[in-house]
Amino acid sequence: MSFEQLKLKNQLCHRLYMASNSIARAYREPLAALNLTYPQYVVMMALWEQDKITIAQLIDKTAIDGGAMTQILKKMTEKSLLAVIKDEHDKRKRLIQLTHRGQALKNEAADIPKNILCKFESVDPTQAKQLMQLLDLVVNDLNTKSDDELAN
Amino acid sequence: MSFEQLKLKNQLCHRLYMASNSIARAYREPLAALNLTYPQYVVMMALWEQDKITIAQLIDKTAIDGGAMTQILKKMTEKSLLAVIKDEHDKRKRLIQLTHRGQALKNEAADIPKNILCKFESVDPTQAKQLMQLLDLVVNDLNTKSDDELAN
DNA sequence: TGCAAATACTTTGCATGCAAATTAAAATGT
DNA sequence: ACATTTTAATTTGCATGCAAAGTATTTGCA
Repeated sequence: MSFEQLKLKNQLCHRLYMASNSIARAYREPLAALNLTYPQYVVMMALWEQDKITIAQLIDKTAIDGGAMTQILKKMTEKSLLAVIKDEHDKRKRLIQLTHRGQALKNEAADIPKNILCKFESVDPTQAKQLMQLLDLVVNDLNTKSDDELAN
Repeated sequence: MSFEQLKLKNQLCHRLYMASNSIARAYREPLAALNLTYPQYVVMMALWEQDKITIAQLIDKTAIDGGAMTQILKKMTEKSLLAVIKDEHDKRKRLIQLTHRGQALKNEAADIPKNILCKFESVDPTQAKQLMQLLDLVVNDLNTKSDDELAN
């Protein structure tokens, strides 16, 4: 009973676990300089792309958990990076809008991606692109409900 | 100022974040049947491969944080999956040993990898292997201290 | 021999990720 | 119109990930 399928070296999931933690850890220092955590940085990137969107849209773009998002937005509000505005047309919704400070932070963050990328000595741009495509396949397969699930 | 480098679709890190969360979520149901969380499952896999190792070795194999490991081992001890034994030769160290119950759980876990893999409709075995190799490169690059860091 | 430095863990405080329950408001069906 | 259902967020409880501080031992060295 070798149970090859249970060995750690064969687990795609464990690779993802380690890689995700490693890269998030790599962002820690540069983001600390901006007083941001990684999920908060993701929220900022989403808003720099498109401002004044609903929380649901923000969750959709960032894939951050809804429960966590409430807390994250609360902290970012306290840091005056953004404001939570009630939608007058649909009182269930809240719009998120960057403050001037939040907008300005974009310039300070501009060099972060470059500083992370330079840590990849063994991964060339082609491989990085390939990696992103493969990860997209994984995410799509895992998030696409199967037919029988949709039937419920 | 398009700031292409700050767009979410160009972030390898965000892909990893989503992929890692997605796959961990996929494990949740099957692991709940064994009353295990994903990190606890990783610990079990490590111990099924090699039993009676120190906590430091376990941390090395699993890449789980030391602080978290203490808590995880405590919960797994309460579930009678393993025992923490003091090393008589070096009283700083603790050896982790599976109980009969912990060993037996291996049989119940044997089908989990297969059940996860079948969710990947778009990723063939070749791509999966390629993905794991690329992830290994990422982890190695990020965890390998640069020369000037080692100089300190 | 004896003490500073290195090890191996544990503890603490903070920030999520996630499921489940809850609240408020809008959309639907009859 | 009115009750039911659905949608949008928030809240709650549990399990980490991580940095930093603390504790107990063992090593190294003068």
